Amino acid sequence: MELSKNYIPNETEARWYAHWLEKGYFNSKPDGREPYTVVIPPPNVTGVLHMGHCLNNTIQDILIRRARMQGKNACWVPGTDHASIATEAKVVQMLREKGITKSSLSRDEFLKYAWEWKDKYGGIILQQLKKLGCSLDWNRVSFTMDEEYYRSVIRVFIDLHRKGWIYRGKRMINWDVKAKTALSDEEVIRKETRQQLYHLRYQVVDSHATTPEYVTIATVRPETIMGDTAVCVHPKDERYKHLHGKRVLVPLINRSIPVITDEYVAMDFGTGALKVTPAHDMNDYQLGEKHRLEVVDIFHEDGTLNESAQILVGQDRFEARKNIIPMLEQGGYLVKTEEYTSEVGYSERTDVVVEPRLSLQWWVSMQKLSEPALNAVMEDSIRFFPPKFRNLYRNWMENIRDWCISRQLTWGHRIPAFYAPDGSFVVAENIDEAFTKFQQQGSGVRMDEIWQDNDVLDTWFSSWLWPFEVFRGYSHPGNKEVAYYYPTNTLVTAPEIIFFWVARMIMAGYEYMGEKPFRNVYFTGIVRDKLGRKMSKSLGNSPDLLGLIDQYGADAVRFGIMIASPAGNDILFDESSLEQGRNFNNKLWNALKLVKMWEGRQSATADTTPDFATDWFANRLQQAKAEVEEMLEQFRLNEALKTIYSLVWDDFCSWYLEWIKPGFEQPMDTGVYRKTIGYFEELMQLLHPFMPFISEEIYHLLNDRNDDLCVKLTAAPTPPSPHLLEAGELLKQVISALRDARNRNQLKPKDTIQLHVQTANTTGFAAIEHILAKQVNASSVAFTEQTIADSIVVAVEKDKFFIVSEKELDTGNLKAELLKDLEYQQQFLESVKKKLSNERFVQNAKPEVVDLERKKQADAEARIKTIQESLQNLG
RNA sequence: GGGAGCAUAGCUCAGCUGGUUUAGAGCAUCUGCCUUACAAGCAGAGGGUCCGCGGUUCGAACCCGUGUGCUCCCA
Repeated sequence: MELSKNYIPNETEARWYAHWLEKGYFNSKPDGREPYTVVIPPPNVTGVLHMGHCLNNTIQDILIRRARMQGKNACWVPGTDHASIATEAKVVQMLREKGITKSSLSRDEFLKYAWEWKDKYGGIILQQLKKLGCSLDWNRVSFTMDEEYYRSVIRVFIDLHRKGWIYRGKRMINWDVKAKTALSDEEVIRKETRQQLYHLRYQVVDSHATTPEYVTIATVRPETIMGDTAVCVHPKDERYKHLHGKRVLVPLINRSIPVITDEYVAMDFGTGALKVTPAHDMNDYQLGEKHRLEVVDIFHEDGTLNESAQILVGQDRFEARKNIIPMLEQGGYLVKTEEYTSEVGYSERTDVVVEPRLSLQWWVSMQKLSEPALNAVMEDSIRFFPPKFRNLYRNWMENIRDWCISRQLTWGHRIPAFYAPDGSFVVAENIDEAFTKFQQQGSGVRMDEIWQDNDVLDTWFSSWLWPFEVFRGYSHPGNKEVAYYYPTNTLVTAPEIIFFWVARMIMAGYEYMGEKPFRNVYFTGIVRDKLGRKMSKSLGNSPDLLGLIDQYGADAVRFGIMIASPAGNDILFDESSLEQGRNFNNKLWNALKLVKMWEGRQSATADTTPDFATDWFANRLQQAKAEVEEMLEQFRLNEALKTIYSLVWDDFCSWYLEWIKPGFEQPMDTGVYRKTIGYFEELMQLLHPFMPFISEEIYHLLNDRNDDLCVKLTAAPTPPSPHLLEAGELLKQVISALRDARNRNQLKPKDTIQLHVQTANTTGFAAIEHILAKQVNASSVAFTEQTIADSIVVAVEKDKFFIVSEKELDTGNLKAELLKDLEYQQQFLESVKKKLSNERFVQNAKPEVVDLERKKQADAEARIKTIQESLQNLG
């Protein structure tokens, strides 16, 4: 069979993924084996695959594939969340394109469109994960608005309300006065806006003063002064110290408000005095809470002024701003006006200026829920990787705030609260139950008067149930599946949602399952572009992932993203790492070609004398396997991949294959050949979780077989022989040193040399003589007990090598090199001697450490001697 | 304002329990090679004030304090 010049991934990848699916390798059912469970962090149903998903899902796939190859029952559950904000925005946009406004639709009509949209476009991302090679159990796709899941979310709400942990309370929200809806922070677009900063003076209330005194504040929103309930100054501001405890009058309406002090005020901004309008500014609201200020709301929901404003009632906020200025001017309150540019929030949907507004919202009290969740992480019952996130988690959990769970949207789980015309409400699963509850309370409300809350729940209020509800753990408590798969093993996610999601899943897990949702949490980094900017749609710096997979192959993409990705550190993504992945594919492919070339050139019988190269590689492989194993246990995935990469590229390709390569047109020893195939297989097995496609392909090309690498069980590594490993390292070192010497002396690769070896270990060198000769292009290798004249001398540890060549040697250059080395060695010896002459070191340090230093000394002394001899030899 | 983290080669980062570290890898750079698997390659090389200062220790890139710079999260 002819193998192509380079590896061509596309066809191979599609073929193997289809094969794995057909064999049902990814499907899991509870059985007698140990489970290994991962639930996917449900991607947003509107999402398309981006670099973050790529990293996150590659990691999960590595863990799952490894577990599968370890003989565990690996189960990776796919799914999506309904993403109320993002999806609703998409649906509204789609309707707009059809000329339909959301407000013209009933709730049910809108939801019908939303479901249509979801069925058509939702979950594209799941298909894309197949391209990446993700071994998800496709029989288990879940969605946070599946019928049963939906009901569970509602029941959890009811349960928490019954426990008294859900309540209604006021909160400042972003209000769109045109759409008459609340906006999430993500839907608010901040724009630099030119404004006027008005300096207004408020008269100080002081019955004793002969002339009126004023305090001047600066504001860009003069139309809100009627909502002012305090003026705030910095406690240390000397200019205003005399005003502490006094009151001032709001211009035009003459309401008396207190002067308060708070360090929040920036003394150097404006006049250093701040008007406080708790109903209409986020910061002022907090200040108001802190100082228990009155809240005066002066706006209707459409942004016009209401009766509380007393003046300009019925005017729009911007109209009022225009109109209040002459009034202030006339009254002598306007001190000056200056140009001012600052960021103002605009609605993403309607482009009107967002109005901060107080609104009644639903909240979850976090006190009781957070306690076991904090302990679980602090006591390492749930382990974080990297552990540095424990601090962050603790800090947040210890200062936890209540969770606002209502969203002024339609797409999502509708809040199960039912209201009577008198404003009273009950929480119930449906209207019939609600009616019954009203009756039980003795309310005379009629069924047709009851209405359900129009808002939906925060998407996280459904996804916090994810780790158990994908197994119906809440809807069917104690069922066989949840009993088997829960708690799950590892959650892989981004640190940015540690509070939104991770913490809350832990809370829900303990509250509803009485058990943690997962044992380990692996935090990935944030994928940034080369310049360190977060990848985002608006910046357009997120590469087209499917395009990259087409171009480089999924294995190369997986490699590229993993090799650059230490746990919990952000990664700066650069396409050059994909090139590295693609090159690695090619390296593997070419090694395969070389090995396949030998297939037909095998010797009739196998040579039974021990072969150094095969013995060494067998041991090197076991050593690396153990290292990889340990790194994976510690979630150091990128280091594990680096280890495999260098094992394949350096040890296998650059050293081993070169060592066993027969001479031109020579036969290949059949025993060596078979061992080599075996090693190659093991390498592919080790690599498989990281690069599943090419490893499976090569596994099948190495030999005809009926099994698949994907589900082949990995044997545990056996302890390697330290002696052989050392001998291998020595050989590499000698070859490199001799090649370096050749290079430095301008010997061309084709120029042959005669090599003389001076060593105490002649038997050791006899075993590797043929390798050595081949690797340094020596026509002969001889042992010697004397120094060889007119040669290049190379010392490696205690052995000396003399290179004799036909070419004229540049002795001046050689001498300079030797002198440089001599100086270095002498300095090194000095530092070691100094250490050893320090009595306290010899007394306090561990004996091994002291021995080590003694060995360093001996080696350095031997080397110095060799160098001095070499110098003499050069004359 | 509160919290967390980071600072090591030109770039991106490893360096785990302080002692095989006079500090490693990949990329980039330089030199020599189209050597029959691979130029998307091979063989080599150069490159460092481990952010500054102080301390602990026989010994510090690593621990402690402090300063500087940067990043993120919460408000």
